[in-house]
Amino acid sequence: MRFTIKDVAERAGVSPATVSRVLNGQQHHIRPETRKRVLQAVQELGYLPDRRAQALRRRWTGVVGVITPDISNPFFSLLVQGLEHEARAHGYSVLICDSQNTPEGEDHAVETLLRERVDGVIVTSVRADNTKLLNFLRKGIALVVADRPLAHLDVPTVTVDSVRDGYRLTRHLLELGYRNIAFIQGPGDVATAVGRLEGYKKALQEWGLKPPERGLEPGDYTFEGGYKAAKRLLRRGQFDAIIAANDLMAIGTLYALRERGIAVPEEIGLAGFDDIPMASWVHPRLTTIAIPAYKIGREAMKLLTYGLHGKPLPTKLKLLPTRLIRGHSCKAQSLASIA
Amino acid sequence: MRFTIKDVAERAGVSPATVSRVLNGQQHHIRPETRKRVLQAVQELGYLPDRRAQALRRRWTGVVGVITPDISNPFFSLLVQGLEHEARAHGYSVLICDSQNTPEGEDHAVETLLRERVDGVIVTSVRADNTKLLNFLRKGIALVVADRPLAHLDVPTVTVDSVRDGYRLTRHLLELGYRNIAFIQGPGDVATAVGRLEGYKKALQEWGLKPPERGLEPGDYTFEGGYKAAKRLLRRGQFDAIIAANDLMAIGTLYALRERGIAVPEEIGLAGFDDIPMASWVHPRLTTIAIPAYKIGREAMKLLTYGLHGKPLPTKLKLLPTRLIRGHSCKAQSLASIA
DNA sequence: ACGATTCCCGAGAACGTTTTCTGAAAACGT
DNA sequence: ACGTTTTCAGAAAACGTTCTCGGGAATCGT
Repeated sequence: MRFTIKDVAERAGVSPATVSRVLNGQQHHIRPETRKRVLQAVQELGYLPDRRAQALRRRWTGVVGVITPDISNPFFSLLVQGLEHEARAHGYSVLICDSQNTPEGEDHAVETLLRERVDGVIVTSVRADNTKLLNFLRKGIALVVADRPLAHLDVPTVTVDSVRDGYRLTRHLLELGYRNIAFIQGPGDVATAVGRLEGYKKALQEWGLKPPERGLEPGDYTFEGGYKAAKRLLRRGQFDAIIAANDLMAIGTLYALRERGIAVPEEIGLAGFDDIPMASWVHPRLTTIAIPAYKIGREAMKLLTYGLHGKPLPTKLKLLPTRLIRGHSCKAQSLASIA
Repeated sequence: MRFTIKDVAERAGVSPATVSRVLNGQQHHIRPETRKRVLQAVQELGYLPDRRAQALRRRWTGVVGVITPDISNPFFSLLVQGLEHEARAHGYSVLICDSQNTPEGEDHAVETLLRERVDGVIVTSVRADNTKLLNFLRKGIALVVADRPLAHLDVPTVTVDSVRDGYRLTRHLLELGYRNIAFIQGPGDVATAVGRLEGYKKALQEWGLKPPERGLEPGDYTFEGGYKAAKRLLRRGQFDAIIAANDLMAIGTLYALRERGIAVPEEIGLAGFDDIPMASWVHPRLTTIAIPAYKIGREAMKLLTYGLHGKPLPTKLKLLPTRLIRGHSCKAQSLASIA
């Protein structure tokens, strides 16, 4: 019950070549009567060409690979969705590889995609740099980096300005009157996490402040990590606000605060980054910087298509705009408490 | 810079057949010295076999397809993750197709997977039945249904007993003293949604009750849908509890209630199904039935591997156990209010 | 009516693997 | 020392497509 182009040809009384021509619908001249017979045979047998054989003969697969740290993370699933929609619009399928937030997983993904001979790859790496990715370029496979810029790698990149975001959010809190702002960091080797921290420090500096004593906690971008980091923070000191390097950790923090019976924003302010859907579901609505995950995916894919068609890239580094969301998890501090 | 097996063979001074033999490591006898030369050449060139060519020649691809309604839905992303881990353990890769909750998307996915000549497919359909899925069986492609059983289709299935779940949750609320329980339904043609509703009705009946007047609202399993359905409910009547057919809608409902300043569980009880991660992040912690999404994915994949290896299936229908999570979104009603 | 185009379509060679078949060389048994 | 088995490795035929040739038939211009 597995039909090949030969079966179709036989049934239509033509050669395989003709079937191929009809199906690939070049403007090759085909007699209408022949075309009809072929299409009928295709229909009757329910024939669908074998993509693998096609890919072997033409020199491309029509597949782009995606390496993502964690597809169950709402930020990345949105990013992937954006990218997928764009890919489909260009006639490409998407092969998703979840690196499970580990370098080994990422290496495995790279290998898989090389084996599959994908035409292009969009990667959000778990590392600060990954020289294995160079293999794609070496083999002439288009590569675009999404969300997390890579060091030491001159590759087209779509992301946001994390330093600016960190700066802007921190400044917002400072303007509200917060002066004792703790920060829960993201993974140390992830560019967005590093940038946000840097922006935070920059803003404080501008106000003549420094990160509070014991006010910097390492984190890992997960809900669980945020929860634990918040507990460590609470054990150690007094802060009037906490910024988490992403919303997932901010929500984890919210959970920890609630456990302690600490009211947000009355007793402590809270903010994050990303504006994942949940950020607007929790109570109070999270103050955050909206990162356009869906758009990042879409733009990355757009950029990739240039590479796929051998066209020159319109830009090497695309920074998308972000938005400050003034939620209810921060509020203006009274002058008394500032003093 | 794209090497083939011929390049490797040449460099090692052997034939392509030998390279293939070394790499596929059958117990075929190969002189250690030859093997070493081949491996060295492979190493030096960074050669990775072309999966497409391999798939063409051997009669299988080593790829299983997944059709999922919405990968950005935490329930499904968990399910897919479980399935992916199991697949990898068996040496299979996973090709994910997001049907975007539409029948067209699903049809497209079916076609894609047929073209890709995947060895097997795991599907969670957006429809009550889908005869196109029969094409897989017709072409000798193993098929397993996950989470949502399909009508009129005799295919191995891994899911939970939704009627029992609906019954159990409703009964729990009844035992707490709720008597006026509204229900926000899931998509009308999805088996889990139908089952949960049925269980709900069954429990009410057992208590000599009926669904309250205007207490049944259609929904679509999304946060947004739950939010809107809840608003409609609140406009129409008075209820002492609301059950949503899944957690996402329950959280949407929570949001609507909060907007109205209605306290949960003091003024109204709330419950859902699934126990997605967020269910334990919201406040109050949701009362729900925990559906083991990850395990469903894993078991579905396990079942599929039997089909892939032509082994007889140990079971046609695998019902996984679920757990009632007594959250804080429901509480015992005072006798006064019962009366 | 006849050469020159144009239109259609089939033969057959790729694409990069695996696998069967075959045969030479080496190891073994007596 | 001789036949028999075993070990090793190459030649070549697949797998299902696409695509380049080339050639026969139809159409055109004159």
